[in-house]
Amino acid sequence: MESQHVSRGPVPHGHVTLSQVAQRAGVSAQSVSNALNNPDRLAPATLERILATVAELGYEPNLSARALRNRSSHLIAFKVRPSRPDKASLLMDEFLYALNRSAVAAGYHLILCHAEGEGSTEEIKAYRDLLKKTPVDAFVLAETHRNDDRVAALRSWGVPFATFGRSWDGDDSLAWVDVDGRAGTRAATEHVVAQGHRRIGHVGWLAESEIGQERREGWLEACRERGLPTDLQAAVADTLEDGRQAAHRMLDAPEPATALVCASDTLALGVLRALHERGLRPGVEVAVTGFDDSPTAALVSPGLTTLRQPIDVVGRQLIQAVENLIAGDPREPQHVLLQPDLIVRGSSLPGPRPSTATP
Amino acid sequence: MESQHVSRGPVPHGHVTLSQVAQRAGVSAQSVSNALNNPDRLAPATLERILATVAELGYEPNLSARALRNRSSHLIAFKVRPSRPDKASLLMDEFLYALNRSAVAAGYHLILCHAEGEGSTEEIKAYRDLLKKTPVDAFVLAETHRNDDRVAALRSWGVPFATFGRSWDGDDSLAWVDVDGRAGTRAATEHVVAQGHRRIGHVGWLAESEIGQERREGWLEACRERGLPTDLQAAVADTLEDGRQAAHRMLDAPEPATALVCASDTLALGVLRALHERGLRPGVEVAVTGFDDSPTAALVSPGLTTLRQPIDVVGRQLIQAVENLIAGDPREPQHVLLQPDLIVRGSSLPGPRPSTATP
DNA sequence: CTGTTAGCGCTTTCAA
DNA sequence: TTGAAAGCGCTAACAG
Repeated sequence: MESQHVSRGPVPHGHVTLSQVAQRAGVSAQSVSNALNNPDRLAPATLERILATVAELGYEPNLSARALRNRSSHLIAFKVRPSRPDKASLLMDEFLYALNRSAVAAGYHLILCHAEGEGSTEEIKAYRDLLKKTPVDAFVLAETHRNDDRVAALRSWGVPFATFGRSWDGDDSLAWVDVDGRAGTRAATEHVVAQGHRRIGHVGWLAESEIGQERREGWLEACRERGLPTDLQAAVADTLEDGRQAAHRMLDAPEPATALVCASDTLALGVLRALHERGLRPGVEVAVTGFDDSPTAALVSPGLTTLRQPIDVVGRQLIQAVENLIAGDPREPQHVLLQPDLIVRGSSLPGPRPSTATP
Repeated sequence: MESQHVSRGPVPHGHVTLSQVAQRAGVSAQSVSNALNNPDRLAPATLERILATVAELGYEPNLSARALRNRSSHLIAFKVRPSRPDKASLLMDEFLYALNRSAVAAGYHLILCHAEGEGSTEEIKAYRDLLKKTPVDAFVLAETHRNDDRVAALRSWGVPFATFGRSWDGDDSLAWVDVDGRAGTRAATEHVVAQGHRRIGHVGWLAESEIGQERREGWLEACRERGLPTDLQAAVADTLEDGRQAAHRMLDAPEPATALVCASDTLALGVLRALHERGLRPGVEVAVTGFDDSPTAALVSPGLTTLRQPIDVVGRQLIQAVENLIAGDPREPQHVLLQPDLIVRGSSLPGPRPSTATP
């Protein structure tokens, strides 16, 4: 195979063009183009011959030329953000891999954006600059929030995009994929109830976080339904230290918590640190659960019970969503709410610590 | 600013082209192009006027057109790999951010590659397919090893590339950036020696790993120089479970280890689990050090002493290296060996546990 | 120092 | 059903 390089001098990267294929197949360039983009316009025999030649020469359409002509680069843009050192990796790693895998499977490539700092102004500027330079087919946004400027900007430019994070403004025209934090926290709460806990605290995020509120409500509902007290709760920033301090408060309460359901692995790890400082054994004296199944959760001892987001499905659905948008699918944009999986590890189990690690 | 949209109907993404700038500035398209690419060919006055117009209209050159013309896309390709769940995030997250930031600063964009599985055959195919579709300016490879097929392939295609990971074949024509694992492990060993330890084991990677060998040698040298025994060593795969088992072995030895220097955070976390199982306190009874400063290291209790790779510098240097290559810099390709920083946390300190978290 | 010409590889007209 | 012409936006090579 790959027999085209026959004494023609240094062919860079084996550049094969449409017209070379055409020449070889004895047809016009246009027919080759049609074979690839509008196969039904060709006679079956011609089509077959052209396709064979395409395969023989290993031809791949030049993206730049296509982009120039079609104003479509087959590129999907995504902004990577700095991983904060004090946080359990919010699975960006995994997410990016999943997103890219699906993008490539759909014939796209991921192009990365950069914006300094946290503000959306910088990010929007980065998007705009990129759009000026190249006709990006779609954007994928992560971590949406209420009144998200980025959503407004992209919409005003008419660029297709989908978000990892639901529309918090009740905006049905947004294509989004999200994970059900409420159901997840509820599952975690029910799990510790099943372990016999009745005094269950919640270490959650600040009230301005929509995600945090969702997760808090899952805990609230589960407790209320069972007539359990809900007075032990904290609304703090997502740092280890905040989790640690919240835990100390709830363990210093007149009627201390025996289980702490947290809004994130980071907070849960702070709780574990507090337990460590007090000489309390996770799972045995105090059950702890996190959220995200960050790599850390499986690596601490004992392992941290947490909620795993089906991140590969998220990636697939996001690509699916932008594909539909790009194709101009007239149907309502997709809204996909996925269920997280409760991963039970030692931090919430009173039983004897398993002597082998999680397989 | 941005006053160009004056009743001209729906201008998509504010498309401004070279000729529009030329028209507005009253010069030819070529002069605008020169203003941007060969400013010295223009009269200062003309240059200034053109640049002013460029700024006024917010013009950005179309990458596809440039790529088509120049065979240079201003794209740098990088393959993301799946993060393995049993590993402390190998800082890919951070690395990608750093690499992208530097790429963007240098006027490039990162485009992601995908290859299923671990084999380099798939990866090479992905590179090749990408090259057929678009004239990627350079590649960045991570995790090089001896006889790396990818290096051979890229070289045979004549594409510029740089690697995160040195040339293990003693190949001086390779541009690489790496972190000194030997010096790092040595620093960790010397640190535990300074804490009074004399019986120091090493939990390292299998012998086929060049990186692992480097790290092992740092420990070996430090011990030998001080006349300390080096009989406690393990060469295992990089998993939590392997680290755990190795730790148990070294603690079951007739003269058990009092300190364990590990080749990775993952292994160190396995060691911590073993200590946990035996009721030994990290730092107090047995000192433990890792390597990588993965997010997990700061989050476990006590914190894990480890070696931080200067990942932002790595990213910057890699981009620098490919920039030089792209520019056809005749000098020897860059070889950059960076020093990791020892981050001391509770896992190697016998002293009283600090009551507040690391700031 | 500045402008004209041509063409990178592709696909949307439109004609044959 | 197939082909010819034109042009997407840019820049290298040449004239002027």
